Amino acid sequence: MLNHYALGSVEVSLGPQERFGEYLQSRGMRNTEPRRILVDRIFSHHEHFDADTLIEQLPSKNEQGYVSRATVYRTLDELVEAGLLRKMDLKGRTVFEHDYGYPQHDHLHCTKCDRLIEFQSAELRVLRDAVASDQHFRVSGHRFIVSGTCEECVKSIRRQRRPVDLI
Amino acid sequence: MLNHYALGSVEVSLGPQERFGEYLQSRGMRNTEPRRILVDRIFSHHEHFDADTLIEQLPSKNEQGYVSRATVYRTLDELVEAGLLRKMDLKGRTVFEHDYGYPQHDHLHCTKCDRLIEFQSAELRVLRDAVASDQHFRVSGHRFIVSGTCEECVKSIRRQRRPVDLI
DNA sequence: TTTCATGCAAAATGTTTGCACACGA
DNA sequence: TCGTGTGCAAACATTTTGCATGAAA
Repeated sequence: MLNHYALGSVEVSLGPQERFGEYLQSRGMRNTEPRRILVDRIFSHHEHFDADTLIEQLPSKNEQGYVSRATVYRTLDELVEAGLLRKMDLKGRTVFEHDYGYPQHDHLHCTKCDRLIEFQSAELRVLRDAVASDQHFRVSGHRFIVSGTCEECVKSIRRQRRPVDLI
Repeated sequence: MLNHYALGSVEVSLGPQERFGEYLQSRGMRNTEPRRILVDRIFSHHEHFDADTLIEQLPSKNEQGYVSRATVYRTLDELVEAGLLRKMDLKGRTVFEHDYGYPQHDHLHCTKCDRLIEFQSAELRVLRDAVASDQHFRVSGHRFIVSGTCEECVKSIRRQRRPVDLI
């Protein structure tokens, strides 16, 4: 049985590096070494990440490929502006995820293990637009995060409890 | 014509002050002057607010009714814990809203004027639960924020443009 | 060769904490 | 009285900024 909420993918003609290059050019900004390094690193994995995690993964000061903290923050903002990344506020943490070559989606957030599960729902968009039009509100986007406990964490909680229950 | 998405209200037998008093007592915590001052202030208006705005509205140091910054933060957390307030992360800002005597609802967020419009949708909850059950995810709550431009801001943008359009 | 971007350090922001004293139960 | 709550200041975590230097176009 096919999962109704599963994610597909989106056709893109350019890689992130080229896409960002185009964006920079169109704005008269420079395609610099630090920017290329960051795009490289960011689009080599698919996980959600925050600024600090990214910085930790980069070479440290005085090493080949080092990028300063300030530049990381500045570049992340540009990547969001360029539509390559999506930024979201998750209970205190600010996390980023790929938004280029990826379909629009929403999240289930497990508050036990902090995992993010993605899903798609066309109905959600229909609902959103109905509410908005009802209020004469012009929609530019949305954020829908369902919080709770993922399957694995529910299981592991049950495992912990079982011995006690049997006593 | 009745608005399908409008908010009703919820019957509550106790006022916020009494309700928080009960909560404190049930936990062996003390019903102190600063706590009463904060509950009073917070539940005298209905706007969404952040910690800083609240602090500004309070009497300043050496004045009658002053409450320290630390106590404000500590008490806000207690009020959330007690179910009197809801806390949400809105593009960097952390805002609070009343959650006692108020129905569950979601928001349209105008990114021009920062206004929050509340709405209710039972279908959203049905959709949420369907997605979650599909992933064997145990839901504890959700956050749905639709961003865009509110009716007034759309109008004022049009007003600004009209003279130009006519030339 | 002229901007624009970077690295650095300092500053700003928002929130939390340790501790001595004050106060509610 | 006893233990919790408060105010204060310092610590903290995260992000932003000013400025001199360095590197794209």
